[in-house]
Amino acid sequence: MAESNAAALRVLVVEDDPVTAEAHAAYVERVDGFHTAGVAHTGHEAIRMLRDTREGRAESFDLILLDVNLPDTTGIELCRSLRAVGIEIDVIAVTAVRDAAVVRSAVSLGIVQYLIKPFGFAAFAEKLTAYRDYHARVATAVVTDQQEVDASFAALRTTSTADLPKGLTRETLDRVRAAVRAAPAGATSATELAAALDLSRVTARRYLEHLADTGVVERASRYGAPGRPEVEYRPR
Amino acid sequence: MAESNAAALRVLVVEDDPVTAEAHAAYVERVDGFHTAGVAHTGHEAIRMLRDTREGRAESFDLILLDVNLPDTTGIELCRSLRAVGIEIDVIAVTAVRDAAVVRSAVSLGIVQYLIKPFGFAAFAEKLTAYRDYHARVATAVVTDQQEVDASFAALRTTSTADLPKGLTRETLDRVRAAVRAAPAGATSATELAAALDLSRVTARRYLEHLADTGVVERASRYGAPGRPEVEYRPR
DNA sequence: CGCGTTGTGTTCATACTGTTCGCGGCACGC
DNA sequence: GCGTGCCGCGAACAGTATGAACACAACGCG
Repeated sequence: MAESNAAALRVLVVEDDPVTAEAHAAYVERVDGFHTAGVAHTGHEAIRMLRDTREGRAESFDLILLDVNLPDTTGIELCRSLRAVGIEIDVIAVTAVRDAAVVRSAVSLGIVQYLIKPFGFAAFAEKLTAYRDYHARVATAVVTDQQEVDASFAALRTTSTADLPKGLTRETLDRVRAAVRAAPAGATSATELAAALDLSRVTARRYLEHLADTGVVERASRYGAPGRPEVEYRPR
Repeated sequence: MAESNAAALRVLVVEDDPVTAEAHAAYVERVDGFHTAGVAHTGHEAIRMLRDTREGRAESFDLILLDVNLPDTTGIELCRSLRAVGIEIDVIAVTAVRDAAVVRSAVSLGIVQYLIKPFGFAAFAEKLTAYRDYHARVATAVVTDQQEVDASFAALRTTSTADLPKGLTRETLDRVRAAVRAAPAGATSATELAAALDLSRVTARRYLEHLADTGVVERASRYGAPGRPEVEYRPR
């Protein structure tokens, strides 16, 4: 794909852990239309690379894949510094932090996507392709009307295309996940979940089993009562 | 509406033309959950008000309705100044400029919506309510997972209901919307809607699906009977 | 050690979903 | 007036998410 590489978007990976950085860089290469153009392991290094870029001393970047937790600063702080000096490069935030306040800050600093670690390649590719669509739109359009702007914004909206195994729906899966997380005792059996969600036990079991397979919940047994022991599912 | 005003989002209108500023302020008041908390006519004035706010000398704001063309600066420049000093207030850009580069800049500076002048109240209200949905989500959620984040972003990035994809008619869409809103149980399935409007199920589904994509209605599943569950659409 | 009891794991009928493709009507060009 | 192309709509067809029914497995108890 020489031609798609020629127009490929250049990505700067910013991530302190070398192994993770390498993994992210490899992920980037796997997504069509993207190319890892640099890796930085600290905030300072990232800033320096971007400054060099600006002054024509180095290749430039289209997008930063930015870890929020860095040894010398935070991604949020780094992003603020960039904006302050007028660098308008787009940013995808990558973080293990599950804090709504960080999300708010990130949005206000103009990050285009927000990825929560750990993530698989599917989730990663989804965010990048969404960004590519957005980029293509604003790059080509010279004059814009409200519809064009709306369409560009909509391109950044990801529709959670994470493919489910046959027989499962996203709708139901969401409900099941929510119910498991909100379980009073911290653990739920298939029978209990069925009652709570007004589903059949068979269906409840199907989804719980899927969540167990994908590592979202843990399986355990609950003894004590007469009869066969119950299998309980507990989030982790 | 005392109670809704108490929780209403406080908006700062920044617009040089006094007549337009007044019009925007009035628009804000008309949208449920919003309140015009201040008006500034220049960039300096806006900055001063926000600084006063920060130092506790004045009421604070949740959102700026920011005109891009100001007598003493541009909205983009103003926004950059805010970010530089760490003010994370959300911004809706309002402009007559139809330039993709400005849109890009605006996005990178974290503007949450982008409105092109001239606009009617419907377009205006759509953007504000979308922001309100986003705000409600990130304000309440303490812990977030990827899906929660995606949903929040999706709220900000709704496509306009005005533009129709190929295969849909304005007239039919209006009929469908009206029917969904007037649903007796509050929720309608594609089959029910088809019967009510004397359309085929296929067509009913096409329109409902469009409304779901644009965030006008919500999708849910209706279980209970044996057989595949029904998908029901519910206005929100 | 058999037996009741309780929940598990599976199979299969079922009704709704999602998609494909052809029809019919409308507007435009010749 | 008459093709001709386009486009929104619906009949028909697989596909599939669910629950009823059923056979079995694990435990307590006599």
